[in-house]
Amino acid sequence: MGRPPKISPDQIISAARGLIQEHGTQLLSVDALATSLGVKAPSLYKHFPNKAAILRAVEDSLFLELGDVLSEAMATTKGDRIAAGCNAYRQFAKDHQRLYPLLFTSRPDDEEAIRVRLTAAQPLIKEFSAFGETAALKKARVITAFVHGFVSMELSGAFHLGDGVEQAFEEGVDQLSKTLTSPER
Amino acid sequence: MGRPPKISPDQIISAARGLIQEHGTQLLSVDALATSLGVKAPSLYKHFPNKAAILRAVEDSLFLELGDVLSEAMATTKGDRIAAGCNAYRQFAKDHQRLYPLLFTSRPDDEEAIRVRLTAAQPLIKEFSAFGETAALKKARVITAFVHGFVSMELSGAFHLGDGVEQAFEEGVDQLSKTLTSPER
DNA sequence: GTCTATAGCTAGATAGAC
DNA sequence: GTCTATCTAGCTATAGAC
Repeated sequence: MGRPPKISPDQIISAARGLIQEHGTQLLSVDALATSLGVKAPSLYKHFPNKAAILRAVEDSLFLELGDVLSEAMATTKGDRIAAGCNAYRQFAKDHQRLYPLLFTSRPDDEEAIRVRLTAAQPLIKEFSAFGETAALKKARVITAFVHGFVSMELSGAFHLGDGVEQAFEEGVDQLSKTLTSPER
Repeated sequence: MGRPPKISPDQIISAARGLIQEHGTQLLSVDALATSLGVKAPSLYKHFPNKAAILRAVEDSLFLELGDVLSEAMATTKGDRIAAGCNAYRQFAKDHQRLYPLLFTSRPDDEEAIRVRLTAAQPLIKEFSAFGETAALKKARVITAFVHGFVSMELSGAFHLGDGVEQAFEEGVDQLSKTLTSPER
């Protein structure tokens, strides 16, 4: 009869997220992760087959949370829902500076990975659904590309001059939101 | 009297670029780099203090090349210079799939790093100079964010559904180029 | 400036007892 | 399911001869 489990997969994912957010993905070792959970490294291999699987689970949990954050923000705003979604996305990225890049490093390699990503994007695609499925996807891609690109540059320090960063974000969101929601030419 | 040098810093950078583009940054080891140049690992330390310095030099060389590509494309086009720059940027990223992410991973940490980045962005900023320095910078940030975000998502496989990716890029570039070049409200 | 040799470290993962 | 112990593998970087 085995011992009662001291840790669960969810606890492992949560602890991994904490360590990555604190020290960066590069510095996450299986040993450090186990120690932070009060357990030895080999124990983790009873819950995940290897380190890659843990990182993958972290990735999925991030996409799920992002989807929730977006749909919540867009559902509750009294103003422009697109802008609300963009602002929430940016805030999510800033709240998860070191975790955020994980969302765009590994290529989705199975059906489940694609499903998770699509679910996260759903609130935005739905916003454009009046234009038809193809156009909605296209519009969602355009606005997502801008917002992701902006926060990606922001987080990596590409906007080194500082001044005017807020205005640039607002202008981009404003103009894209405006042109994307107006009827097709 | 020492032996004649078999390798130069430029050769090291070039070889490093080749290996990264082939196998990815993670798999670039000092030993593999040296071997590909026909020397032993310790020799590289006569040209660069450590591995980080080599990667930094690779990064700088990429920014320089990107700046050249942009200014060349924008200078020679007969159509929309903004669109030409965006297309050239995207092509550059596709031609350097594994190298491109390097441009947005490390934070610029000294004056030279910032200078290199600003130089690469100059062709685009210049395009908006008629609006004044502040507005030009803002507009350049908006269009760069979109293009970077788009290719970043493209390279990471975020557009898994495939169809309509070209149209999404064209639409984004088209609409941003149009609104950014029209007079401020 | 290149070489041989090696230090010194860190990492992911497994075997087998309990 | 957790533990101790260990394996294997890889890496950056340095010392010192030529």
